[in-house]
Amino acid sequence: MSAINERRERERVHRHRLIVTAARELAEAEGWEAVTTRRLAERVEYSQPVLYSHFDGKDAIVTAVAIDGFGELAAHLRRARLAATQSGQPTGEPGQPAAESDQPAAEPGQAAAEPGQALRAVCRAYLEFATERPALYQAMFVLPTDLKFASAETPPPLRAGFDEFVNCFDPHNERRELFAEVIWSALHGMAVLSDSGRIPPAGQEERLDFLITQIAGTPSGPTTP
Amino acid sequence: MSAINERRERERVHRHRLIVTAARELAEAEGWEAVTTRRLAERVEYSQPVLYSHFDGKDAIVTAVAIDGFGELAAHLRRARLAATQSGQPTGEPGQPAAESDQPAAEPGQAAAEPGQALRAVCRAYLEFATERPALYQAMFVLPTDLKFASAETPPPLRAGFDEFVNCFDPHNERRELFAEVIWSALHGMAVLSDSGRIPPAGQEERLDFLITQIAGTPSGPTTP
DNA sequence: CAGAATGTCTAGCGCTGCTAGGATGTCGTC
DNA sequence: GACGACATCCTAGCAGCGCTAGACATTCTG
Repeated sequence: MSAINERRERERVHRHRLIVTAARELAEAEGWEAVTTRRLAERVEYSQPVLYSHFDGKDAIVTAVAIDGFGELAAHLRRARLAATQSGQPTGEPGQPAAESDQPAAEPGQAAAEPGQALRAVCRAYLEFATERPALYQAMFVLPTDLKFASAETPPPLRAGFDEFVNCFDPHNERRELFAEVIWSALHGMAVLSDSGRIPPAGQEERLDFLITQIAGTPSGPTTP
Repeated sequence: MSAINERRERERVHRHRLIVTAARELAEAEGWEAVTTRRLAERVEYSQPVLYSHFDGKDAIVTAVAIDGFGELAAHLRRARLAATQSGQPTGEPGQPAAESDQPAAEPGQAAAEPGQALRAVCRAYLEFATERPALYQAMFVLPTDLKFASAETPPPLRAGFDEFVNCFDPHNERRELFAEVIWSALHGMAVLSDSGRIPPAGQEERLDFLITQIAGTPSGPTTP
């Protein structure tokens, strides 16, 4: 009643992970339309119905991949923001992240070394995330989902990711949630239009630069109350 | 060899339109996942294979719907921009459009009555279009397509719609194409995230206002060279 | 060791996009 | 007016999809 069942439970959890990562890999390699229950089952070396003993259906598998993604995105953005606020370096990839904290949205909005610098770093990190893992990004933000976004049942990692944008603005700024929504929308638009070839992927850096300049540089920029 | 064949050709064209509008109506009523070749065939009162004598496949039907949409969007944006540049009224719907010209991108960038007013009108019209015809909008900008966007084979109505954004900026502004891309991306992000419930649809107006203020109000706004 | 319970698989349902092949009707020509 | 040629359209069916019922095997319980 105990040791054996524990082993079984462990194996079950392991297989659960196996399914999720297999789905993700398959999607990343060949796109979500190639992710069928049959191919997925073959890949994890079980029969089809096993999938349904772990998930309510294919959509639930996609959702599980998406939730993984939310956690990774939040961590990615957080690293970028902290690196930008601590050192003064304006650009790109932090070498080793200083903190990898689990509690999502701590130390809100400590003033950036230079106005808009944190925002720029977070935005860049967001686009980087979207372009480097297009299928994962699609699962999170494009494919139809029944995940609640701006509500009480919002998964914490999702809220945490959003808060990374919010925290780029002055905590006294009452409209910073609104700002974050607009920034996020713009980044999402750029990411998805570029991914589907609707705007030239080449200009992404320039577009980002313009966006940040406009948002950060003026009347109600990140550090203005 | 003539009159009868002409009639046949007319009927064929008519049926072509019938299929496209049926697909669009069905999608608008029940979403694109409800648009199957069988249901579509039933709706136009022909058998399934007839669809394939008009289109290369289901994707081609969606594309046809999208192309219709591009034309309508361009006209919609154009009306909004002209109404805003001629009268000085800042808000909403023009009563009767003055011109419905076919040549897409005429009279570029005549100065707005007030800086950013044309831009605001066009942006508002864009979001209006997207929210009132969500399925059509999806066909145009969300569903996978093999339409060429920023290239030589870009369908003229599509280019025309984009130019409505470009023309909101000063013609001497070398970066106005870039600005238009960013504006468009932001609007697209807002439209699609709101439609899929990922940001609250209620705040759309406020977000738009913030976006316009930031883009139009500063360093490289619409009327600045 | 018998019986219950659990886990997994085979087989199949109704649906999808798409197509081959035969039936039907219309055409130009004798 | 009859006839072969042609175009048009439909019935029937294929392979693949998400998903599930029921048989089978294995393992645990008394």
